Amino acid sequence: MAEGGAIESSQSLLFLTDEQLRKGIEAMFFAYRGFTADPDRILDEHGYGRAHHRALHFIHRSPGTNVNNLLSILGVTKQSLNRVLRTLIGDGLVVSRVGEADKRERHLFLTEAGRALEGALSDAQRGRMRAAYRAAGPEAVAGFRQVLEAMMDAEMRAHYEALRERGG
Amino acid sequence: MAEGGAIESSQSLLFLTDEQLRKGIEAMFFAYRGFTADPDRILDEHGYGRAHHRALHFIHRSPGTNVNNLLSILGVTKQSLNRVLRTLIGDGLVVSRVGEADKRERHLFLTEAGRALEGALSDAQRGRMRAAYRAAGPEAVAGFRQVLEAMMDAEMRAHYEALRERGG
DNA sequence: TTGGAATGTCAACAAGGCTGACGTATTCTT
DNA sequence: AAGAATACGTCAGCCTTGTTGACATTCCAA
Repeated sequence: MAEGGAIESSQSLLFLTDEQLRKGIEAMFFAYRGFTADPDRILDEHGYGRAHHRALHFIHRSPGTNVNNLLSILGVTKQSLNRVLRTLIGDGLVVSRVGEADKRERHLFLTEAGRALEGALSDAQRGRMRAAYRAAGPEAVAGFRQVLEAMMDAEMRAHYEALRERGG
Repeated sequence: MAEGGAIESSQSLLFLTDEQLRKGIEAMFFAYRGFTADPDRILDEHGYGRAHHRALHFIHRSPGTNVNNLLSILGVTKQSLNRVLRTLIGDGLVVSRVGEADKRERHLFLTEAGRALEGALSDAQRGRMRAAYRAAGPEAVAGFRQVLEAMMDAEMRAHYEALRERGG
């Protein structure tokens, strides 16, 4: 706090220039397209969209999660999630079980078919990520995650961290 | 290629495990939400959406660009872009000038008002990015960009690099 | 037993993707 | 000079996925 001066401002903080920041913004934009491209192709074949992928991913990640939890992870309204969930349940990829302790809650699980599709989507997405990680190397990957984590809203970061408290 | 063996597989490649990759995937998902959150709020006040932001950003970045170029950067159809462009032109944020060399082309520029909105959106987004960069530090930022660049499709990477050939 | 929480459903709407078809300049090619 | 190709705009219609608002059901808890 009491340290930085004219030297630091003009030398070590060059990575904070507007141009550097703009570069990062554009990198996020273009990279996110690649990030979703492969699963999008698979989803398309099945007549699903990204919303279905997200639901499958987080149900796989937290089997037995209830709807409210999924809602706050995904950041959408229950009506919007419900539409997606209804098709997944109707198609036999997800099952919804009434809670034991609290019977108002519905706990969500993937079926065998659901795990199969989630696995295919996940494989495709991890393939791209693995290639990027391999190309960039372990130190770059550490930096990648540090910046992303610092970019999240506090609420999202809480979800992100909660996901790896058990089995992460 | 002829190097890696059992030792490398079990030690230096730990950052390529499925769990590490899944972590990266979730980090991208949650971080992208933070990435768009601030501009989204401003856009909302003006009755615009992300599509308008993207158009403003790339017109600002490449003043005088023609419609086809913008189309391939954004990766949408001309009908989709046209809808957005029509409102921006109608609202006086963008102007479209007939090309001099080739009169079939329209060259796109921001007006004063367009620059003002683009600047507000850009400030908001850079603010978040700056905080993340500062928190993570310059080496993390370098890694962040390496991974993102490796994640892009070749075509997107070409656009990304083309953007900084002049004035980048 | 009554209020509130969790869930689900219906209806209506908007943004922003998409395809297909067509029109109009303009430019290139033969 | 004629015809093909290009750049752009537009109309019409469709889909996904987000939104609000209203309302029913079920169940827990005070």
